[in-house]
Amino acid sequence: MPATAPTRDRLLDAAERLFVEHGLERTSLRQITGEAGANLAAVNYHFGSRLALVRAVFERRLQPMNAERLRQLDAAEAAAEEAGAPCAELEAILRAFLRPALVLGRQAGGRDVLRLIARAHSTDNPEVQQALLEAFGEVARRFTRALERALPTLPRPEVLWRLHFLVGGLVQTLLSGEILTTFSQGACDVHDEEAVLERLVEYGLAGFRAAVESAS
Amino acid sequence: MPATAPTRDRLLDAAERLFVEHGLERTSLRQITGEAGANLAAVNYHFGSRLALVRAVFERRLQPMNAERLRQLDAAEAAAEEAGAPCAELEAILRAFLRPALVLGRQAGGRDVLRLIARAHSTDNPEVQQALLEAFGEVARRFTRALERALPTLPRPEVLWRLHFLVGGLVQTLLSGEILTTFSQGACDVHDEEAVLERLVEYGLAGFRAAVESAS
DNA sequence: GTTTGAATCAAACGTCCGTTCGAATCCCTG
DNA sequence: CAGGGATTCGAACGGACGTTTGATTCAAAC
Repeated sequence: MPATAPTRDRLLDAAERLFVEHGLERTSLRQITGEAGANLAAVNYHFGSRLALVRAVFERRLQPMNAERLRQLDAAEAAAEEAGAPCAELEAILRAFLRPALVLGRQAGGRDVLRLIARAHSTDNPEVQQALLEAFGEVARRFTRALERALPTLPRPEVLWRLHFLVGGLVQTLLSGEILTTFSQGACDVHDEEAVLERLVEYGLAGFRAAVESAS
Repeated sequence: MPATAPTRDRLLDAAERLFVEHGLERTSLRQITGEAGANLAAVNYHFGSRLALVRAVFERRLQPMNAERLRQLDAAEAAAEEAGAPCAELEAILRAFLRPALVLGRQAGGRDVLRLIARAHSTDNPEVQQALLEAFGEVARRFTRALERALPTLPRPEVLWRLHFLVGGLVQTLLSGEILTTFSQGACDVHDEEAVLERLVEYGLAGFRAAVESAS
């Protein structure tokens, strides 16, 4: 099947697989085109440059993930309105944010795609950073607003700080989860997405509900 | 002064500065030796290879940071024993873990060194990963044990999960803090280490104290 | 003053990289 | 079947990289 798929798609698949396996910077166009069974020049023909291919690889995965996040947030807000609540529940918001990121791996080719996305979060490549900011801007705005409504007594900067920490826990899991599994001798299984989700929700819920101590 | 310092040290300083500014993989030996005012061959003479230089750059910063973490943990446990408590306080443990990482930047050359360390946390370079595991193994073990004692009712895997999430918040701050500052239009200042520390402690304390819901 | 070992140096080596180009091929349309 | 735009192809380009080498400098030891 992949042998008959359009060259453009085969390039995206091959690039994604190799990026996950070897890292963004240590994957060459020669490896990618080799794996895809395409000519070396194909990348520049179909995408224009190596960077454009990288962006296309991310777009293909980020767009559905963030769309699903917004869809679940919409659903949570609609359910709250129907129940007569003034805004969505905190827990529902956290789940709408976390779950699409954690379960993306199942429907996509391999679950390791998540690691690629997480890695991009912490890239030091300014071009990739810019692309991510564009991809995540709306999600950040929508969820910040929902959290502010759900926690009306929490000042806005505190909401942002805690969302920031939540993302940290998520990214850390997607990124260094193997280390945790190793270190715990298997007691913490990062591949059980449901278990990870419950723990992140639990931890994040408590963190968001914490009272503000300092006034600095 | 730097002009008269030993070549080996000038190489370490230059490499660190450039790694922070341009990233590990996009910094060449020619840039490093150029900045250090040394010959291109100097790196291979003094360190043996580029990778060995990278490891030396990290070692120089990680060793004092982790030593300070253990020292503060020792102090917290000694204080608890003196006060007749069975173990160190949860908050003291969290502070011993977080503070050395956050304030390292002040005493070191530039605070951006922290970003380099955090970046290494999420590297996809297997060689750098291995070096980090060695550097952080003892810290992880010591703090896990202290946390287990402070939270005797929390199962060990849950302790590990929450420490993992805590590290995530820390790394995320060191790494993508600028994005948070930008997004919050200055309301969240990631360069105020004391404020960051208080917020991380607050968030982490609540997370660690959360009750276990699921039994999976 | 000569020897010796460490340190520095210029130069080159071989390799891999992303990109470009013109020719060859394919496939659809007329 | 002929034509033509889209696609693929082999080949080469120029450049950057880490490493190696052999000569050179230099300061301390004898």
